[in-house]
Amino acid sequence: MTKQRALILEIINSSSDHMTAEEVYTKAVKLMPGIALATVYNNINALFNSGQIRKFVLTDGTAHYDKQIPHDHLVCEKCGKICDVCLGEEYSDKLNFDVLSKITGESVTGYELIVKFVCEDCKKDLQSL
Amino acid sequence: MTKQRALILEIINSSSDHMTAEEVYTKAVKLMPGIALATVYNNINALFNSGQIRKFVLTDGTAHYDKQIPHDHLVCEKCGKICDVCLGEEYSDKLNFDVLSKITGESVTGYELIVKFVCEDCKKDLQSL
DNA sequence: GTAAAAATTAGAATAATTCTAAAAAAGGAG
DNA sequence: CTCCTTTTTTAGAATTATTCTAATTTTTAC
Repeated sequence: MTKQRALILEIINSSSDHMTAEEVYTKAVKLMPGIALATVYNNINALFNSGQIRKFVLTDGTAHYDKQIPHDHLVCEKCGKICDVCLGEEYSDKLNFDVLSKITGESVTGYELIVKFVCEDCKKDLQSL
Repeated sequence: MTKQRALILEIINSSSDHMTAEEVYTKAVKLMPGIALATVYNNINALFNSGQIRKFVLTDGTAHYDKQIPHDHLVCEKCGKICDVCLGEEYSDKLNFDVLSKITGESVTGYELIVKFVCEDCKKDLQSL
């Protein structure tokens, strides 16, 4: 484990944002000046491929990285804001690997749920028109 | 509605594939030689923004377009193959706008569920190692 | 039929990501 | 610890998907 990889994992694990690769790089440079953008990409890929971080890509094409703790995402349709949502607590009996495996008849290894909504700010903006 | 847009909508609606923009373009050129790639992108975006087609982006960065009929997707973790799956039939009472709105406390306008699995072919490949 | 608005085209431009090759760092065996 | 091998990092070039631009054509509305 190189110190660059440890840093990048720590940045992603200790943030509640949903950073893009550029945003991870911006944080990394502050803590380790001289780190290369390619190193951030290399490590993000390595961490994702080994299951240590999560990745999801919005329909606007932006890739976001996130710590590996089960939770889902709300994405505002208007402004693109991303919020965490823990469907798990009330919902884990309905949406989980076993249930999905049973329904699909396949070996389900994971899932990614993105819920689209209109956030409060955007709702206000629409009303004031 | 231009004939280019009608063609692109027809290509997406009549396919059960999950085409990329390039793949839509390849099909479009055969039916309308001379159509520009930019036209395919323009129309895909217009159709997506007006809710006439669906878009989803895999973690490998590839954007795929699909007809607007409610269904979810299975994506093979090993080979990337995409299959349709109708969770709706047995599952629509568990996963729908109303349920998601109630749990999240937000105005839910849609959702995208991608279920990761290992397809039969890749399971065989793993066994034969 | 005509005028205004919108869409198409070809190619240039952009931006995110990957590739390349050389240098540096990490890890393992003795 | 030291040597050797493997992996990682780095800087910059290359690639690729997508968007932009400006001129032309088509569509729409009256």
